[in-house]
Parts: sequence; structure tokens; C-alpha cells
Amino acid sequence: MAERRLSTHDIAKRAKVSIGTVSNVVNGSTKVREELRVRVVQAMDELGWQPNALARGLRMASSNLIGMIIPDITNPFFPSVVRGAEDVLSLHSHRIILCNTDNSSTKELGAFSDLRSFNPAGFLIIPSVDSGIEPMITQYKKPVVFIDRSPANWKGDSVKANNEDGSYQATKHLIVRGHRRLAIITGPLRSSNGCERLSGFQRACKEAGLQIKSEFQQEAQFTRDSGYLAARNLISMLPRPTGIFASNDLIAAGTLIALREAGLRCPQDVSIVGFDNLDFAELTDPNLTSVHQPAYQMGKCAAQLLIERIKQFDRPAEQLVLPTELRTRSSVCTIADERPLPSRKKTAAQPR
Amino acid sequence: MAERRLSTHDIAKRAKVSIGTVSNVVNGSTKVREELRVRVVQAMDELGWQPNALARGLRMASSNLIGMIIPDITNPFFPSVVRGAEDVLSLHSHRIILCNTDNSSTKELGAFSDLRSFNPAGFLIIPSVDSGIEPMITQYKKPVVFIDRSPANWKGDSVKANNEDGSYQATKHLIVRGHRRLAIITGPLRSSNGCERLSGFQRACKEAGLQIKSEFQQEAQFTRDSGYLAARNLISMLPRPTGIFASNDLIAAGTLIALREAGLRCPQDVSIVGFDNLDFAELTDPNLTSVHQPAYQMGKCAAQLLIERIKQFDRPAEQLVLPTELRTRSSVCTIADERPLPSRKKTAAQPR
DNA sequence: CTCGTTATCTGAAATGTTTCACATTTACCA
DNA sequence: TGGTAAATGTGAAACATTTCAGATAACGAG
Repeated sequence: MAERRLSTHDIAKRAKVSIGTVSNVVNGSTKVREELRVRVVQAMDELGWQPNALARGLRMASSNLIGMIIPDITNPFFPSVVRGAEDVLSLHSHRIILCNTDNSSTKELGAFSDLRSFNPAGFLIIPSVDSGIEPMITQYKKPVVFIDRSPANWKGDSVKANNEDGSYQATKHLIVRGHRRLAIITGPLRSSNGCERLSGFQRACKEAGLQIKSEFQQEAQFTRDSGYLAARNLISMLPRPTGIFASNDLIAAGTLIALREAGLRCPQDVSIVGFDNLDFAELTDPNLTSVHQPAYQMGKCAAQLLIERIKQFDRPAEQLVLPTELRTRSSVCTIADERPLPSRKKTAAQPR
Repeated sequence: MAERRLSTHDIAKRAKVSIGTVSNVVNGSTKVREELRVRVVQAMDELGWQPNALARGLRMASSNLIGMIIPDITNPFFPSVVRGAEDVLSLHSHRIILCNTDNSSTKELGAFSDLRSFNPAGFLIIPSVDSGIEPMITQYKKPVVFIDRSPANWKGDSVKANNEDGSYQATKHLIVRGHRRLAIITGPLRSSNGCERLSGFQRACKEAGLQIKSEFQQEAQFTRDSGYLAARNLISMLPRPTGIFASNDLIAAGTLIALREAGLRCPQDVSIVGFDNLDFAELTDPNLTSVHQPAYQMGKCAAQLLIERIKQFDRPAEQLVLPTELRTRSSVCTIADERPLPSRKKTAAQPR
């Protein structure tokens, strides 16, 4: 079973050159005479040789592997991000080792430490909800790019969507359509994107002079089940909210199901806006109005940033914020304005 | 930046033992006196050492990486499979390198050849639709498990769902609900699961004595867009089919959209059954009746098989077929039986 | 023909492991 | 106390690369 792998030596022997020359041909680092180059290439073809990535990675103290740590590939937002990253990385012949953390800080740390033993060229990380990974990272002297969320005081590269603005647009949409009793199901408020989405919601409410009852702000995980539970709470309150901003589409999906179970109609009884604009948004009953987030693009940008930093470690950090955009569909209806907006100059800043 | 990594040597020096002993402590292979063991472990802790996976993989001619090659992580069926695999593999401290092929046979071959250079412990492959990878594999003397589909004459390990039976159930369901003008949107017929699903459909039709017009069998890719186009063809024919079996849920989703655009109602005008039972099936409008396929379980089983074969290469091959199960929802309605089934004994085998 | 310069090649050393033949220690018994 | 078997410890070699200091070849110029 263990028929010895071919090595540079074998090629060198067959091409009657030194191993150093073979290496030079492979890496194109130093000039080699055309005649020799041809001999070497020929030998490689004849023997069907390919370099051993492990030996190379060992010697160079850096492999062409990229550690990618994400919460859960099963959450439909993440596959596009991963795919975007891979599409860019593979152009530079990097490969991805994928690890799921289930938002467990422990698993995250474990994965990071594990992957380090492969001398990866860098890391792409979508941190868990309350990740404690930042200290490890700053001490680690290799490229790391955060995606979607980032640790509190992260100074390095990151790629995010404009969560605040997206939520603001979403909320504004509800308000414009006449909704006044608004509720929000937030994501975990210890995660940066959970907070940002809440804050966009709050800004829109404040701007419209709406006071949001504290019971109308429910915290949930970014999952369908968790969204379902939060929605059940929300719709059992009377008077019910007429519009709910769900901090992601899974939460929105859970909300849809909760409504259906309660015999309430969407959008007539309760309107919903989601966040992410997952593929299923245009299939749901009713079609889900949602804030589009450029997931694939986020993966691509992050990978690009990583590549740049691998090439040049001491370049200035970039913190990209990609635009989000509301996609209106039929989960929001216009309602008779039961209580007009308190009159005030439209965009006046709120005095404290 | 390149502060030399710690090596076994450093531990050995600090613990005042030989490197061989350090290795023995790490791998627990040979007995080591408790006293020394403690000293070594302590040194490891103090220095914060962890073994270098590349060096180990190089020396052992086998790393603890697993190459996983799939068509596209963005297709919602695959993430669960990957996740199932990872959950099992990580118990055995194996890590996954993930590659997408986009169903391109070229990319698939490239990925395989590339990943080989990492001396992976084995491969988990969901082959592309018409994969030419089989010859490479049989020549490759390391564990490979195929998932979901497999090459024509594959004799090694594989894990699949019972496609034939699932489709049979799905079709039967339509027939029992009174549908007679049935159509099928098949997957690519060069892929094993595309064929098997067609064949289950055909068996059910034959058993019911239904003749299917050839135009009512449309071939598509396993994607929403492709399903959409096929569905458009189908519903433009008159008389229209009253029931469509879509060979996967993405195709079904495309069909739903085509119907909506054409102003046709589902299920009243056209009923639909899908395959995969993706998460969104219970969110669509109407909720999609679909054949459940245990994706996560498939990933788990495949990984388990792989682990077994890594442990013992010359064990008998296993070809697992996991059960599928129809999940009935509201995309199929009962229709007035416009043309009763030709009378015959209900489950009589078809004479040739 | 010799020297200097440039262009090209060479191969030992280094990367961090595991293995294994051999050395050393320990334990036991007469 | 000495001897032997069993238990444990050692470190050079091997794994497949890259690197780099030094060797060699090529080519003019004097």
C-alpha cells in the first residue's frame, strides 16, 4: 500500500540535474537554462509528479491552507460566504479547511488552535456570538480577516454588511406603510451585528417619534426555532404589534410559522420584514420582504483582503462595510394609520 | 515575524528527555515511566507547545485531513451533508478541506489531484453529475467514500438515499390523490440519482397503468433556474399535467415560481411534489410536499465508513442506502378523478 | 592564456515529526 | 552479589521540500 511517493530527488535524477534546480523550475524563483527546464518538466510529466504540500508547508513555515471558522454551515446565510471566499482563494491556489463552532466560544478556540498546527497562510473567521478569540488572534502573527461580525475592539481587517442602515431602511419601510406598533426580534445583543441591527431599528423609530415598549423588543438567537419562540411571545401581547422587524430571515421564518399557528394573517394582521434576503424569501407564504445582504460578495472581499495581507503583512488595515438593500415583497401591507405620527420636522435630529 | 516555532526538541530539552520520549508521550505508543511523562507534559504546558501537523503528516505519509469534494455548498442540500461528516470526523480529530466543483468534471479532477498533495487520510466525494473521476480513484490507494451519487460501476463504499423508493412514494401519492396526467422534471439523467428518481416515478406510473407522454418528461439540472425553465415548458402544454414530480426541491421551487408567473394556482391547477425536504419546504406558498432525504445522516454515515476504512483498509465494501420518507403538505390536492385508473389487480406485478 | 564577471547549478542544511535498532536502567532471583 | 530478562529511554535516519553559500561554466577583454 505504501508505494513510496515520488520526490524531487526522483525528478532530479531522471532529468540529470540537482534537486535545487528542480525546485527552481517548480517555483520559477531563479533563472534556469531553458534546456534544463525542459528536461525537468519532461521528467515531471513522465513520472507524474506533483509537489508535496506538506513538505513545502513544513519547510516554508506556511502552507497554502486557509483556516475558515464559521458558526454553522447549515445556517443558509453562511454557504454563500464560504463559496465567495473559496472562489477567490482558489485563484491563488489556496484551499480552505472548514470548521463549525455552533457559536460555542470553546469550540471556536479549539478549532483555531487546532488549525494553527497546519501552518495555514491565514484565517477567515465569522466569530461566534460572544467570541473570546480576540486575544489569541492579536498574539498570533499571521493574517486574519473577520467577516460579518468582529470582536469589540478589532483593529485589523474585516468585512461586514451595513447592518445599521439595512435595519433602518427596513424599519422605515414599516413606518411609511403606516405601522406604528412596531416590534423587533433582535439577534443576540452580545454580537456586533445583533446590536447594529437593533440600533438601526431604534434610529428609525426615534426619528419617527415612536416610543417602543420594552416588551416589544425580544432577544433571540439567529435561528428559526428561537425566532419562533420570540414571535409567540410577541403576538400573545395585546394590543399586538402590527409590524415586526426580524433580525434575520430565519427569525422571520420562525415568526411566519408562529403567526400561522396562531391563526393570524401576514401581512394583514402582522407585517414582517426580515434580514439577509435568503433564497427562500421569494418562496415563502407570503413572500418575505427582507434586507439583502451581499453574502457571496462578503466572502469574496474577505478572501481578497486576506490575500493582500498574505502578500504584504504590514499594510494598513481595511474595514469594509458593504451596502445592504431592502427588497420589498408582500409580507408588509399598508395599514390605515390609526395614530398619525406626532407632527415634527421630518428629519430633525432628536434633542436629548 | 518568524519567531521559530517550538519543536519536539525544545520540549525534550526542557524536560531533560530525548525527543523519542516526547514523541512517545504525545502518541502514547510506547510505555513511558510516569515520572518522565509528567515532566514532559509539564514542559509542554509551560512552553505552550502543540505538535506540527504538517511534519507529522509528512513523516507518516498521511495527514489527518480529509478531502471533501462536493458540487456546490450553496445548494441547500449539501451543507447538512458536510456538517454531518464534520461532526463525526472531528471526533476522530480529522479536519475537512472543502472543494466545490460546480458539477464540472474538470474542476473535480483538479481538486482531487490538488488535495492529494496534502496526503489526506481519505476522501469524501459527492461526485459531479457526469464525473470522470472513477479511474483516478481506483488507482488511488487510499480510502474514498462516495455520497449521494456514485460512479457507474463503483465497488467501494458509498452512502445514498433510497431515491427509487422515495420517488415511487411521491408519485404514488399524486396518483392516490386522483392525478392522472402526471409529469416529471428529472435531474440530469447521467447522474445516478437523476436516473433512480425517474425510475421510481416510472414504476409507480406503470403500476397504475398510466402512460406518460414523452413531452411530460423534462430533463433539468438540479437547480431552481433550470427547474423554472422546465416547468414553463410543461405548463404551456395543453392539456396541462395536473401533477408534477420535481426531482428535487430546487426544481420544485422553480416550478412554484413558474406557476405563479403563469397565474396558475398550486395545488388546484397543478400539484407538486418535491424531493429533499429542504428546510424551506414548510415555508413555501403553498407548503411543499416533498420526499425527505436524511442529508445530515448521510454525511455522518459516510464519515463513519471512511473512519472504519482508515482503520482497516481491507474490509469489505459497504454500500449504504438510507430510507427516504414522504412528507405530505399542501402542494398536492385531491382532484376529481376525470379518468379512473384502468381496472386491474391493485399491486399486481407488471408482466413484461 | 589568464583573469574577472556574470549566469547558472549544486547539494548540504534545515524544517518538525515518527520510527526503530540499540543502549541503559530496573527488577527479580539464586 | 551477580546475572538476566523485561522495561524503558535514546537519537540518528527518514519524510519531501526550500534555501543559500559556494562551485562551476561561459564569455569577453586584455
